[in-house]
Amino acid sequence: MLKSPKALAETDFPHTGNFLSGRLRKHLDNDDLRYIESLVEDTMPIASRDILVEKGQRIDRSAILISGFMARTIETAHARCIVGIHVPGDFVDLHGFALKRLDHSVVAIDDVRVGLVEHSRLEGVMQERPLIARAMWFATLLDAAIHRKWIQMLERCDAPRRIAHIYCELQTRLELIGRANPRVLRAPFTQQDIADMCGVSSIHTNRAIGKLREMELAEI
Amino acid sequence: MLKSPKALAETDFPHTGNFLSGRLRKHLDNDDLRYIESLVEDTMPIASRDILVEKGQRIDRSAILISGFMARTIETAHARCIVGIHVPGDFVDLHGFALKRLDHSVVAIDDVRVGLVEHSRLEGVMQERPLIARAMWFATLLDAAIHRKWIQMLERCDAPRRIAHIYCELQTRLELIGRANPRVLRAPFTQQDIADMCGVSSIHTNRAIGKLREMELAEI
DNA sequence: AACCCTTCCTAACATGTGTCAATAGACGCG
DNA sequence: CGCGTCTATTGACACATGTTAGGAAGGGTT
Repeated sequence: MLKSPKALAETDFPHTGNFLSGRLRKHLDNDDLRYIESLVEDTMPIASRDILVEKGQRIDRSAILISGFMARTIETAHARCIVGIHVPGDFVDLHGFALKRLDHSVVAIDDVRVGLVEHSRLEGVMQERPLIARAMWFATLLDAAIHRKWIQMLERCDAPRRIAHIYCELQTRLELIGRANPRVLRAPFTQQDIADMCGVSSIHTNRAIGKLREMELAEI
Repeated sequence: MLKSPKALAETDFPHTGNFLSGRLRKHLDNDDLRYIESLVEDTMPIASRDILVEKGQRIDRSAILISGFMARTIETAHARCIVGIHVPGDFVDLHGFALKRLDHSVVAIDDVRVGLVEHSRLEGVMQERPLIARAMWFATLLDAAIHRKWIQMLERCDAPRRIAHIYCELQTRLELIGRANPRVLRAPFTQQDIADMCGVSSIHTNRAIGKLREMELAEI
């Protein structure tokens, strides 16, 4: 549990030696990236399906996803909505730093590992490193843009296209962090997971996947 | 066109004398709000249906909505998606300050007036007034949370419920800025507009509105 | 082995929604 | 005034999707 971020970096991101490989990197230099790494005091494994933070909860630290996939979910009486996906390198609940209370939960899709950063340390960053503060703002703006793409997809696409959108998004985001396989995309989603992202029933998701297979656009 | 923000404030927000009445207010004191007001060098009327900023455009200033409604839209070959609504007090394209390029357009729903702020001045704010910088970040996080609510609505609701969601959101946001009428909500949307927000055809929107009328939940 | 449990898959029917066609009212414009 | 345009409205039909039910394959446990 107290494995150093440094050691972890080498096991999880051997090609970079830098587990903060996500979207922040493009806008920061190496010094800044090392500085962010140094904020992570602790890492934590989370088992598949477990909840990292629950909707409504007050939090005083945020998490960076190191390996595996997580999802933003909003539970309702009868159903679970997935309103976004996280890939390694994402600050999964950075908005909780500013808002203090989360409007959704963050759950592990498969077995994942996260790095934890105290909000008190982020406060320091905001004051001492305006560039990093800016990059964190930038990262949340990207989240919003991804959300808007989802809204567009949900407003205009039928089920097969929605699934295609999600897999394309995932592939693109994995490419961005140098973890994409150009031939296949390994994603540990169940059909129920995909259904909850697409806003359709799991039965219909199955039909839609069948259609993608028929058209030879995908083998799942 | 060069009407002073001050004069404008009195005509548009007589109850506050402060046209920056939006979501920023709760987190800033009066000094800070006056400071933001002072950033607005110019205001501009925009006719109904006109585009303020187009998707993909590079911009060097952002706009605060002073009166009227605007929408975030993403145009596709055959259709227009509305991915969000703006009410007075909103910074309608603040994300353009950080991202430089917009992922969507911003159009006027009815005749509106906006105040313009140069990005170069915002840069100054970021450095000199960390509290205001923080509030601007906060505002974009709220946008993201509203987007997530839309995703949830699109994933789980049928057409009548989607319409209800949008009207409830609008009422809540108008209450937040002290512009809500507790008995009626005056919104200048055409049924086509509502259709584009809900992701259904305008014909079906009409059916859905009929259903809301039948259930005596709404008179539109 | 037998027994769970989860996931994937299929069929049948009901409901939601899109599309096409047509009409009626409101409005601006000549 | 008549005209065209935009918007709201309705009906008929086709397609997309939800719901219910059930079966098949795999993995874990006793």
